[in-house]
Amino acid sequence: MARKPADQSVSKDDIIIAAADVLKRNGYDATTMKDIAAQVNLTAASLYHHFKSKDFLLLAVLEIGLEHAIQLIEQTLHSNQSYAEKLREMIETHIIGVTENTAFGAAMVFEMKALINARPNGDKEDEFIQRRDAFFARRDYFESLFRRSIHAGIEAGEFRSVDAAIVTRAMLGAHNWVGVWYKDGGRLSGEAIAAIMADTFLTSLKYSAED
Amino acid sequence: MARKPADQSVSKDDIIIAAADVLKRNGYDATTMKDIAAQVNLTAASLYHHFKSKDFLLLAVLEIGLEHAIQLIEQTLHSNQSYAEKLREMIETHIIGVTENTAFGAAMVFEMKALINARPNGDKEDEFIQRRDAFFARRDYFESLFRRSIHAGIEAGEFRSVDAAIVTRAMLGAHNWVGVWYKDGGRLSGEAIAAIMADTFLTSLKYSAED
DNA sequence: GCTATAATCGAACCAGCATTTGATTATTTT
DNA sequence: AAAATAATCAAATGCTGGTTCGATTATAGC
Repeated sequence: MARKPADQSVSKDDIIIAAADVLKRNGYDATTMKDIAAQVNLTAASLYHHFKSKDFLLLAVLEIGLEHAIQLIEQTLHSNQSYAEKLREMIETHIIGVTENTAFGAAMVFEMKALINARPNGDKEDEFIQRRDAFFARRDYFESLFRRSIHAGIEAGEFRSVDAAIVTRAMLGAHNWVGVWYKDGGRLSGEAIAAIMADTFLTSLKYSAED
Repeated sequence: MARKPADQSVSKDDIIIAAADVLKRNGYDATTMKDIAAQVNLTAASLYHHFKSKDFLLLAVLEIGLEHAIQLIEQTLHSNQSYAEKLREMIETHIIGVTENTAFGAAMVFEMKALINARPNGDKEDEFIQRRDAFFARRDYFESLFRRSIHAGIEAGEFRSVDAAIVTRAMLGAHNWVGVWYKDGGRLSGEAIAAIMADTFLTSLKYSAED
């Protein structure tokens, strides 16, 4: 080891956070390595000491964002509340997470295509594809947390019988979209938005008079 | 006029449709003018006879997609049904539209950033900005159709009192997202998906036992 | 103090791609 | 058939931006 990873030195995570930020503003292709580097007072060349390529950097951004979201949601699973209350907490947690970090939230929506399209050359290719597939698997897992939660609620008789897969995707679409339009300092706080949306979906899932 | 716009000649609309298709597969930046041209058996240079620049072509794609969607929705407004049934029709129409033309649907989600980021140079700048702003205005108008519909339903006492703006965005987020994950030949048809999602939101809006 | 190595930079490389230019071919109008 | 113009292309231009290379500087371990 050499050169302390403190002081003048920038950590991998610093770069990832900076990248997410620039990415949010400009999108993947419009973001240059120079832009990202400037954000942490480095030159573009220096970034290659930390990441194999721009693609790998994007992947790292998405991985961190997703793992953070997964971690938040997994925490809510341990509570002892009803399925309805648990789902409400999941939805609110997710949306608040998106509004608190729109950089990662927006990346999750917009940069997906860039990830799919990335074609690393030569030797790095294998590792990249492997990690990308792993990322998609995690993404599916994330979705499954919500789907299973709905399923469980149906089984337990708390929710009416719906197509859990579709309702899940409707929910996640709504959540992701928040990252696109949400602006800090708007009419409603992230918490307020989260509460309204959670209410929207829970009201839909609970048994109503008409049934 | 010269050179018939039939036969060997390609129409502006042909190019737009081709562009939407390539765009959907690759995303704006990864799509080259050559790619689009190839799709209609032209060279990249030829495209400049029909469009001032790549940015203008993207704009044309988005405009067409949006106007189509608006037109579909506006048709449903004239019906004489209850607000609930009207909204159901709007939702289903929109989602089916997205699934029937995922190219435009996905563009509406993914290429928005490219549009915002576009910086045309010199003379074309003014016209571009103007048209782009007009596009955003139309986009707001599209959103307002749903929002007003919800409002009207609340006023009429058909829907419970919700924050129409937020619920609208939840809905549109869900709809847009369909364009991202929907695959032809999947478990459910576009109609089926549309019905489930419409049901999800309408159930949420109608008065339920708990209230 | 050496030595290995981490972290960084400046400069160069090079490929891809939007766009321009100038010519060519087809089609319509008169 | 001549003139005007629409539609097209091949080739050249020029720039942007990812990536590589070699050198330099700082730090940790011995």
